[in-house]
Parts: sequence; structure tokens; C-alpha cells
Amino acid sequence: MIAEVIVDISNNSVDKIFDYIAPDNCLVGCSVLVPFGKRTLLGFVLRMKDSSDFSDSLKSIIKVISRKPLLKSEIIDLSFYMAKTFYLRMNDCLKLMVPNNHREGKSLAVFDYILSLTCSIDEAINKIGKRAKKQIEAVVFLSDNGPQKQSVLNKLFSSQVVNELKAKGLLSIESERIFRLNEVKQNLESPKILNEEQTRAVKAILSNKDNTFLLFGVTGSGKTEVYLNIIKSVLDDGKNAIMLVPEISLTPLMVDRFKKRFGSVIAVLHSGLNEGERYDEWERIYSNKARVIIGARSAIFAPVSNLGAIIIDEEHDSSYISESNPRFDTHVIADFRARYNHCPLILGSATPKLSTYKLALDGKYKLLELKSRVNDLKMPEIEIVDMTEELRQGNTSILSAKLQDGLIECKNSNKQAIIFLNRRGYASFQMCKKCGYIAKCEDCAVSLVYHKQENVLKCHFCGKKYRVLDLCPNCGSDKIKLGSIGTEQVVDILKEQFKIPVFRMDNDSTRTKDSHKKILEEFSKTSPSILVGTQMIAKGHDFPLVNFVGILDADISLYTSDYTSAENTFQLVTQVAGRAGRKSSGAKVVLQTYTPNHYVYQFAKNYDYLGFYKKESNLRETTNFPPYAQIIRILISSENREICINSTKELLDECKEVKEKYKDKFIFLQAMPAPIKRIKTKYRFQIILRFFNNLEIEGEIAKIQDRVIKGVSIFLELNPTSIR
DNA sequence: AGCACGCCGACT
DNA sequence: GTCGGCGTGCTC
Repeated sequence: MIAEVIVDISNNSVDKIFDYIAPDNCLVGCSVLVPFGKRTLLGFVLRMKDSSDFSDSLKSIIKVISRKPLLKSEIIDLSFYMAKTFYLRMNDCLKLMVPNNHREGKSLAVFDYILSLTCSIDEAINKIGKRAKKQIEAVVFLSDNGPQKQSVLNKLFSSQVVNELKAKGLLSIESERIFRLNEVKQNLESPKILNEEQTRAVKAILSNKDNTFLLFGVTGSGKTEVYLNIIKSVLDDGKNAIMLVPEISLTPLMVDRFKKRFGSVIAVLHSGLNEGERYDEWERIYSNKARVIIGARSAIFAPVSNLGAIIIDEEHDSSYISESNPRFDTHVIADFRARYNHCPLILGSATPKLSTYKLALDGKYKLLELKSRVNDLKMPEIEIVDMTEELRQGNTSILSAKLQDGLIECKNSNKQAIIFLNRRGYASFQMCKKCGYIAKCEDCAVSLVYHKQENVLKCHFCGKKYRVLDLCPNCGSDKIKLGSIGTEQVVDILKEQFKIPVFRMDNDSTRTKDSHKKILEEFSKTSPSILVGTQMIAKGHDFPLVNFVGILDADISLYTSDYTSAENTFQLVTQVAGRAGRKSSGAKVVLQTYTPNHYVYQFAKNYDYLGFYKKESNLRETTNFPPYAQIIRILISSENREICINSTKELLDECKEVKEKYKDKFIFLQAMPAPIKRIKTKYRFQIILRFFNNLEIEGEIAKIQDRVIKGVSIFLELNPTSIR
């Protein structure tokens, strides 16, 4: 037989099928070792056939690494589809599907041993003799409680005792595979009773399976309970489910809740797992031992067969769009799998993406609404504070009077507060007051962020660290000024002013494994206290004691250069506000801004999603932006600035040709330096195209990406949401 | 991506 | 004369 193989090289010129003579044990989906030129490489078998069109002599597969096919046929089909729709290399897609250890045939399996008595208890005691009291205890324990894991016996007695019993031939040994992370919770929780809206949603989904549903419900309306019910029914049908959450390491409570309900059929999949954990979880899913997969974005590639439902919780979250390496949109992948398995795809959010809501209004998705909160609590009141006014009143602090009042109230009533600021570090830059010099990264065109605790200047793009400025390297002045305040400085200010515990959660404070969990646990058992954080704290946490939320500088996300900035800000404000008053009434939110009358804040204040949608959708339609038009961004980067500029010009010319062909369809075509002109020593230029939705144009432009220019990398993005 | 082949410059 | 620069082309 001939095997069609994709070889493990991420380069356009070799990202195609190569034929090899296959041995009998070679199956579609297996990982194999093949000769390639002078090298030996890993590869995946994607198809088998009887003969090859390749006219030269074929080489043979050296070795079939995996006995079982690691890629199921659905996953192979998905990979082809993914590569095509997102203009990706097949090899890069395949890499997402299988953990490296499995692919390379390395086993990370761990075993325990099950020990049981080989003879009757009396016989055993006889053989041991009276003096070995511990051994007799162990034997009695085994007789009373049945076979035991060696690890348990070792702990209860000692490994020496167990070994002596083994030596006397009193124990029979059977090995048993242990799966990391798979602690079984004993008392499974029973389902909660659903309210009318929830019941209606569940019924709608279960009676109309081959569809996409938008579960549109305010925070606290009980979306999770709907998910749990759907999954229960899926399991009862003998099928399996995938549930995606934005960043699972941030929501250990969600996993706990699922484990309590469903026990050991839960598997988790996310980037926070170590290799062993990932190995085990993947295998439990592959072998159908785990039937409900909870995970972040990449869990959509889990090797589950027989899917009965796919759920994307907080569907608006930006983490569902991969912005590097294989760039893809999780929704599209989820949609493919749902249609493949004829199962429902459920998108849940309180603030759906504009494009999602539009599809619901257009009837492409079924809209299900949860209008009331489960405990009938009102959403917290949002108060907008004009920071220019604050300055006029003589308040130069970053904390407005209202915000300070809120924190004092919080402290006095022994409650908790959350302060949100989407800027990490101590200050956004260091600048010389005299000559205006600003410390910048050598490799990137960005200013360096001052981190006080580590006492360094950090580049947030390449991670490079620099010494803090004492004197200006340009003019020698010692008058150094700091830029905009970051989370680290906010913590200092709050501690100083309010004298209560302050926790910080951002990229810097959560470097190590499980650090998210630790910070959240500490915070939840300390009151009064304040949690300061970035984006990270906006997502799905449930803190019953929080009844005050402060948003410092809400404008940061409003004035970024991409077309979704208003949408993002609306979502962010609504989500952060939703952290307050989840279990008690009278919660408050203070939002600080320099543009209090901006429509985003006015709609957010009233929790008026529909109003916001209408306004924003209208704006996009009249100004020709997605979802009413398409944007393609071509990013060109190179170490050499000249080469980069020339390549950009060349590619622009090609785009112009396409534009000529589809004149009336084009809205915009221009080349320019990227907003961040250099990252990691590479210069960056971009071409932005905007045109009325048209797949042919998309296809023709996509071909440009295949051009190979030495020393230049070309990236293509469809409707990019964060341009930098 | 690597690795070989191949054709022009300054060196033991 | 030879070592080595990296441009070009190929990998089933």
C-alpha cells in the first residue's frame, strides 16, 4: 500500500502530501517515521491508496510509531478544512491535534499496583509469625477491606512491611494505570431545579439538535445550569460533549462544579497542564473514558468521537481567536465539528459578539434568552465619573472621590472590592523630564514598562529586561518622570491609603502553575480586601463578598486602532461590572473616564445590550466595516528594513491588480508601517484591504501569502480584531 | 526547514 | 591552486 504523508516541517514549500510505501501495520491517522532527503522526519499518514502518481522511485516508511491511529477521520477532515479556510499549513494544523509525546510514541503512563492476599487470613498470619505486628496489621487490613493500591498500603503501613509481605509470597500483584488529575469525587451533586426560561432553553436545544444556538443571558442568569442539563442529556444518550471556557486556569470553580455533577467522566484540557497531565487527559478522551471535555480554545481539537453537544461559554471572549502561529477562529472549528456530528452548538454570553448577534437576528442562529437573574438580584448600579471634572475640582489622585468613598464603605462593611485596570507593571514608561528621552527596547519599537518589585524595565513584546534609569543616558539629568499608572502602582496606592489587604492578579503575578488559584483562594477568604487586576479578573469569577467594583481608565481599550474597540469596551465594562453583587444587593460600580458621554458608556451604564447593538451595528454598516464588509491584513516582517519595504511594495502592487479586477467591491487598500514598527528585531509593515464580502477576492489575496521572499515572513489575517 | 550542489573571491 | 562565501533547487 501507498501512504500519503504530511511531513513535520512548517514551511510552505514542503507543506504538501508525499507518497511512501507503507508496511501492513500502517493505518490512516498513524504517526510515522519517514526518510526525507538526507533526513529522517516525523509524519502523519492522512490517506492510503494502491498506487502513486509519483514517477520516481518511492521510499518506504521507516517505522510506524503509533499502533493506533492518533488522528481519527473526523480530525483529519477537520485539519484539511481548517488549513483551507484559514490559509494555514497542514502541518501546523495537525500539530494542534495530538500532543507531542503521543506523536513521538513516548509513554508517560504511570502505574500503581493492586495488592491482594494470596491465601486465607489465618494462613497468612501463620506464615508471618507473631513478632511482625505491622505485617499482621496489614494482612488484617487487606482481609477486611479487600485488594488495595500499593501506594495506599505504603502510606498506611510502610514500604518495608509491604515488601516483606511480597517476599513471603503472601501478596498477588496486579498493575493498574493511574490517570493524573482524575480524583474521583464521592458524593455527586444532584441537578438543580430550572426556572421557566432555563427549561425552555434546554427544551429548545434538545428538540432541534442540528443547529447553532445563542444563549443570550445576563450575568447570573444561570447559563451554567443550562449547560449542565444539556450535558446530562447528552451523556444519557450515550454521547459526549465539549465545553469551552475562555481561560480555564482562571475558572477552577467551573471545573469543580462539573466534576461534582458528573464525576470522573470529566477531562480538562488547557495550556496550564504539565506534559504528564496532558498525556493522561488526552488518552482518557481518546479512549472514551472521559466523556465531557472542559477546556480552553485548543480543547476544540479533543479526540472525542460521537459528539452530542459543543458549548462555547462567554462566546464573545477574545481568547477564542488565536492570534499567532496557526491563526484561527474557534467558532468556525466548533461549527465544523457540530455539523459533522449533527449536534447542537451552543454559544453563551451576556454580551455576544456583534457578528454573533447579527447571525441570530438574521435567523442563522436560534436565539434563546435568559432575561432574569436566578436570585432575582438587580445588576449593580454603574456610576460614570468624569475624570476631567475631578481634576478641575483639584483631585490629582487616580482615584476619584466616588471611588474612594466606595472603597471606604467597603472597608467599613467588611466586604470586598475589585479594582480593574488594563495596564500591568508600575508605570508605562520612564522619561527624562529635561530632554524628553524615553527608555525604549533595543529590539522592538516600544517604550519599556517600569516594574518596581522586580526593579527592572521590561519590554512587554519580547520580554527583554533592562536596568532602571537613575540618570538620563542622554543628558545626565536625574529628574526622571513616570508614565501612566499600572496595576503594581495601584496596589501600592491602595495599601497606603486604605490599610487593608490588597491582592494583585495580572500576567506578572501569575507566572507559576496554579498561581491563579492561589491568589483567588487567598482573596476569597480575606475580608475586607481588594483585588486589583487586568482583563484577567473580568472573566467569570464568582466572589460572593464583592460589592464594589472600580474601573480605572476605562478608555484604554476604547481608543485602540481597531474597529472592534467600542464593542470590546462595552463587553469589558459589562463583564467587570458583573463581578459585583452576585450574592447580595446594593452593589456598586464606579467607572472612571475622560469621555463620559461616549455612547459605549451610556449603553453600558444601563446594561442596554440591544441599544448598543443597534447603534454599533448601524455604524459598522454605514462605515463599511465587518460584519458588513471584510478586512484582510497582510503583515510583512523582516530583519532588514529595506527588504521589508520593497517586499511590501511588491505585494501592494499585486493587491492593486486584484483591486483593478474587482474595482467596485473595494473600499480601501493601503500599505503602511504596522502600529508597532519593530518587534524582536524584525521590522513590520502591513497592507490593509477592505472590501464588500467576497470570497473570490479573499481567495486571490490569500494566494499572495504563498509568495516566498527570502528573509521575509508574510502573514495573512481575516477581520483582525487587535492590530499592532 | 535543511541539505547539497555550484560558481566566484582571498588565503595557507 | 584550495577553502569557503551563500544563491538556487529539491525533498515521495
